[in-house]
Amino acid sequence: MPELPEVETTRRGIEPHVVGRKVTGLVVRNPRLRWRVPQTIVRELPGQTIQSVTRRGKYLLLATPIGTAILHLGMSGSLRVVNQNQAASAYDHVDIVFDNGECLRLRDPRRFGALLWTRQDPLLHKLLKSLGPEPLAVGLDGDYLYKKTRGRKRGIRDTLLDSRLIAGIGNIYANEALFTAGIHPTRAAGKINQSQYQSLFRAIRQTLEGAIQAGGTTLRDFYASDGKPGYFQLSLKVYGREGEPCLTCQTPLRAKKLGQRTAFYCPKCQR
DNA sequence: AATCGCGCCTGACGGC
DNA sequence: TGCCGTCAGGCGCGAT
Repeated sequence: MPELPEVETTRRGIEPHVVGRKVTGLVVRNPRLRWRVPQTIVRELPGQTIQSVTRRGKYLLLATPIGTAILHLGMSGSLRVVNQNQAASAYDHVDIVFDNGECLRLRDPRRFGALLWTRQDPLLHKLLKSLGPEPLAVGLDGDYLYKKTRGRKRGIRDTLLDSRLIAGIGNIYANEALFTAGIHPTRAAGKINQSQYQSLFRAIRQTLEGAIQAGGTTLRDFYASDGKPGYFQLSLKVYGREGEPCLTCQTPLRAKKLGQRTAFYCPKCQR
C-alpha cells in the first residue's frame, strides 16, 4: 500500500513526465473513487499546463495556473505514465492526457483513492488544512511530538497515525519506527519523555528516508512499465512478522489489534 | 480538545 | 476445485 515513501517515489517518478506538459483531456472511466471525481476538474483541467508536482502528507498536488489537482492513492492506488493508446484495465479509472500523447493513468482496484480539484491554495483545502507538519520537514524534531502529546492518554501507535499531529505516517512506518526506538505501541503518548521522543523522531525519519532511498534505487520506470510502477520491496523489521524472531533478541514478535489496525512489536525490546 | 468507531472496497487467503 | 467468510487498511467523518 502506498505509504509516504511510495507516494514520494511516485512523485519523483512522474514529475519529469508531467511538469511543463499541457493537459489535452481527462478520461474518467469510473468517477466513483473515495469521493466522486468532480465535474469541475473535467471542465477546467484540460487546456492547463502542469507547473509542479508536490506532496503534502500522502496527497499529491498537480498545480496549474488556475487550480490544483489533488490526488490520493488510498490503499491500492498507483500512477503510471503510458501512451494514451495503451489499453486500460478494469481498474484504470482516470487518465490525465497530455499534448504529447502520453497520459498519467490512475489505477486503483479498491477505489479508496481520490482525485479532486481546487481553485484555491491547495494547502487551504479542507483535506489538507488540518494536516500536521511533514515528518521530513527541516527543523522539526522530537520536541514537537513531546510538547504536543502532553496529557494524551492514547497509545503512541494510534497517536502517530493521527495526521493532524504529524502528516503521512501510516501503520507500517509507525510500527517500524516504534521498534527502532524501543517503544511499546500501547505506551500512552503522554507518558513518553523528551529523550524518548527524540529517538522516536529520529527513527521515524530514518525509516521514511531509508524507504525513499530504497524506492529511488529500485525504482522501475514510471513510463510504460508493466504491473505496479515504481514500488519497491520494503525490508520490514516487525510489520507483518508475527511469530517470527525479533531481529535483535530472537523473541517471537507479537501482533495485537489496536483500534482498527494491527500493531506488531517485540514484547522484550519495546517497553 | 481528544478520542473512538464506522464505512468505503476488493484481492488474498484459509477452511471446508 | 470452488465457494464463502474474514481480514487488511487510509483516513475523513460524525459522535462522544
